[in-house]
Amino acid sequence: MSTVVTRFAPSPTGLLHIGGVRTALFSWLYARHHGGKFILRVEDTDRERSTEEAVKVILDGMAWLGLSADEGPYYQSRRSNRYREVLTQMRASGHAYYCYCSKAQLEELRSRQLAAKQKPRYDGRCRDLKETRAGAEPVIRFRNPTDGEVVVDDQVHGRVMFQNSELDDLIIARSDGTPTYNFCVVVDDLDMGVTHVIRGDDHLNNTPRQMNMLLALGATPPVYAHVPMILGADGAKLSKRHGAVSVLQYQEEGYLPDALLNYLVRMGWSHGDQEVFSRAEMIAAFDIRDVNKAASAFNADKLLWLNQQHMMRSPLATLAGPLRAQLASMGVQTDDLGLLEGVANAQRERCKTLREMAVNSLYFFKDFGAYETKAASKFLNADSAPILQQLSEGLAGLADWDAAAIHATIAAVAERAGAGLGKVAQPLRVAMTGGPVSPPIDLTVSLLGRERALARMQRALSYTKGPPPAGAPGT
RNA sequence: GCUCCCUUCGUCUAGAGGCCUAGGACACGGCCCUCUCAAGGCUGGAACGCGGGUUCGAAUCCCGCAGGGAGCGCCA
Repeated sequence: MSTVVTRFAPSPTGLLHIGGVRTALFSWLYARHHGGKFILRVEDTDRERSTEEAVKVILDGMAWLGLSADEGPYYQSRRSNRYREVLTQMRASGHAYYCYCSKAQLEELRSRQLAAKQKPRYDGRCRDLKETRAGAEPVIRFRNPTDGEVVVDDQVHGRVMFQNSELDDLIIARSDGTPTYNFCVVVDDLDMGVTHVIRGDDHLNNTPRQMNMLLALGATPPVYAHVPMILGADGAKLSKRHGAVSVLQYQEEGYLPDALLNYLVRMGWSHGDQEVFSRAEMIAAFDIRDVNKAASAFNADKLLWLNQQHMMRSPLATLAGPLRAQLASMGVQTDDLGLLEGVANAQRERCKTLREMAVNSLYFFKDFGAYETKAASKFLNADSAPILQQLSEGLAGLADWDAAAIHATIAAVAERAGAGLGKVAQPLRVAMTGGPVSPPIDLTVSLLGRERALARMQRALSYTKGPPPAGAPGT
């Protein structure tokens, strides 16, 4: 049985964004589904444009998402010797040759072709040069077949044919001797035993050239799958101006990695009517052959919805850590895991992100400032004072501080006042949280803990007796 | 300009000739539930780019057109 080997090969010239992540995800899923191997390879042959920061985002991003590699990361910048070796071999076998054309000459050729409305391409004038020129610094070109055709049996596009006559002899090594992208990819995929190349469909046009080189090296080309790209929310190509942000920004904004992955896998792929997938479900159901051909636009609302769906389904333990981190970024430190999980449990179906959860849960972790003006005037006034008083007494006398007991107290007060639960819950809610919105009030009170809840009752009670002078600090 | 790719609701998609009065999801509107906010349930509006074929029958097959994208670099 042949083992599947896939790879993700980003170039660290820009920050890893969701487009790259989706490609990585498909490769990873395919390998996992088939029990194969997933390789991470950093294509940093362009030393000018590659940055340390971009490499770090790739590594950190993949780690955060849990897209674990079985091999790598490999760095092309450390494989120069191997490339040189293959270059020599290809020249010896006649599959590659020195080209002495200057950039100026090439530019002249190019503009002449463009003027004649022809496809710009190298005309092969150095193809059959007999001798090497001393002192010159030639590039090395691949001797592409001049006739026949190349058939790409693409897993998502089907059979795509290219005429060799449309291809020219591409440069595989610069005049300084360094190898170029298309060549490195070929050598790497060959050396690393990659069986399935899953990449963006902007590479479909490169594929016949790469296959020809592989053939020249006596290798069997891998299976190719060119996946469509992801567009910005406005339907335009994803770019810095159109929402192309580092994948790590989603972590900062409070998204769960599984939710992001779930969102991304559904772009260009589906499994019946299922929308929410766990990692295991994705792995079990994914097949690269089910991937669509058309590009898809990013939709932030759906990501938000999915994030909430995942928060609602996650074990509380996986929510506590990120929630604590969000709180910390707001200056609230806590190590109370029990409280964090309790709050996450109470809030997860009313928040779209962990950041939103943190923002809406601050009153659980520290005292709030002033009451919200509107809520206070509506619910903390002379009318509600008697109710708050009874609530205060009832709660203070509770033997067990749990939601059920608290609920009973609230119900009893409402009953005695001949009022609906709402008449009691809202004043209590404002007293506890400073505002009119929170999880179920009994749960909220129990989470706050006896001491804190009772103190806030007192604060509310004194507030109803007369608001403090304007500008007075709240507690 | 040349080559290659793509085209179902606003968005993500189902759809492999009759199961389509084109299904689901997000978003939006209405209703229900309800201590607030949510979550949840029900419900409404909303799409096969255009034109020719093939066929008893086409969103599905063929051809053309239009629109969009990619490649054509000593970038990756």
